[in-house]
Amino acid sequence: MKTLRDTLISSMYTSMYKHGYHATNLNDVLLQADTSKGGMYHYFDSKQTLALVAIETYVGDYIHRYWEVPLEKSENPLQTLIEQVRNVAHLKRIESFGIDFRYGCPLNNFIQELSMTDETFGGLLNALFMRWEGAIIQAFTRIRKELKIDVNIAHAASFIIASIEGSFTYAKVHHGERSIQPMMEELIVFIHSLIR
Amino acid sequence: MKTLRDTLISSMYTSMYKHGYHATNLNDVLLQADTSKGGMYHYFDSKQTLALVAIETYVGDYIHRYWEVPLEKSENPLQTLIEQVRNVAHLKRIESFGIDFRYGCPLNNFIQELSMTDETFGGLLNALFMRWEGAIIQAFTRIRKELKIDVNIAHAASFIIASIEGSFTYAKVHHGERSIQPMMEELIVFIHSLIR
DNA sequence: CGATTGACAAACCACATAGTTTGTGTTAGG
DNA sequence: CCTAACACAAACTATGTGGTTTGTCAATCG
Repeated sequence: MKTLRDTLISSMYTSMYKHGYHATNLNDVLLQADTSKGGMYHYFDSKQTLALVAIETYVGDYIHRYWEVPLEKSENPLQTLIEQVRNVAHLKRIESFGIDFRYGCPLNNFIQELSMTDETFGGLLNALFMRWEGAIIQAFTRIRKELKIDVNIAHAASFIIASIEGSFTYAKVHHGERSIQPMMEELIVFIHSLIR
Repeated sequence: MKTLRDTLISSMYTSMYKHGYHATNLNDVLLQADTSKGGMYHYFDSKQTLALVAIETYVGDYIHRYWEVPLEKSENPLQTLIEQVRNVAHLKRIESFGIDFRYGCPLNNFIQELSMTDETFGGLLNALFMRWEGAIIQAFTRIRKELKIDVNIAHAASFIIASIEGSFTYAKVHHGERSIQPMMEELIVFIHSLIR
């Protein structure tokens, strides 16, 4: 059963994702959650706290379920990595995260808006980002022997993540009219070039 | 001589770049430009108009000077492209654009915040983005014969731009503590892989 | 030399919005 | 059954902020 607390988190996440944190009107969030100021301030002590919980819940869950778990459990990390990269291009299907290419990647959006402005947000976003990066680094480490000798795992991992994030920006500026699939395929070409 | 109009544009650009459009306090901009409301509304009819002019002026100028002109004039577009990509990692030096890796790429920031929210901003940003992309596509077209047959120029160009933008995001989330240079080198590896 | 216009300054205003306070019905515990 | 804590609703408030209006001083023009 979905509690009011969950509904508030969900509404805040959706609004933040689409309009950004500053442009998010708290009253709209409350309206969408079919509650009032009192309802919200009963569970959270500020708009910011609610936003922090929303980010951690949704983005954290995504990283966990779509990167950390699959890569850790996989017997063939390279293939899983490529699968997940390809999956990114089909994120439309993942209803639970409400991804819409027109609005970009949630993590990317939040970083852009809040990373430098607010220390609390910055810390959380940095931590989430490093978890994602860490999952890829770990996957590469496990298949170290299959990689070319001069491959720098950390640099490769950061480049992969940067490319994914950048592709979302690309889709966003084109209002979702252009798919990110071709770019993900280019990225897969890059990943293949790392193998002996 | 720098007119008040120029000073206003400059102040608005700097503030928007660092804090975003919504978080930019008009009064702060006026304070930094050492003028008042009257001064600004004498030259611009709204905060948005000033912001649009600021974006077009600074970002447009950057794209023109660092991508369009060098690539068009170059006798060796591939080498110039690589040079410019490498240049991105050293943008600190370009004082006139005030690039600071902690704050990310201006174009990227503006796209993230405004592309979907506001149609006027979206149109301008899309146009600027496509000019940048167009410059790279044109460069590749000129050296079509040197590229592998199965290279899709448009996809390659979009991937290059996406990677650059994503790298800025990467630097931003790390508060500028990590350079984007390694990622640019990875990107150059990718570009080299396009050649026969 | 008077009048008009341009280039601003400074005070003012309307409004949106995050946060507070007070109120109310419902449930749980003694 | 009575009371107290909980889970909210709804009205209120303080304030930041974009935008307007009025005022002023200097240059220009007839």
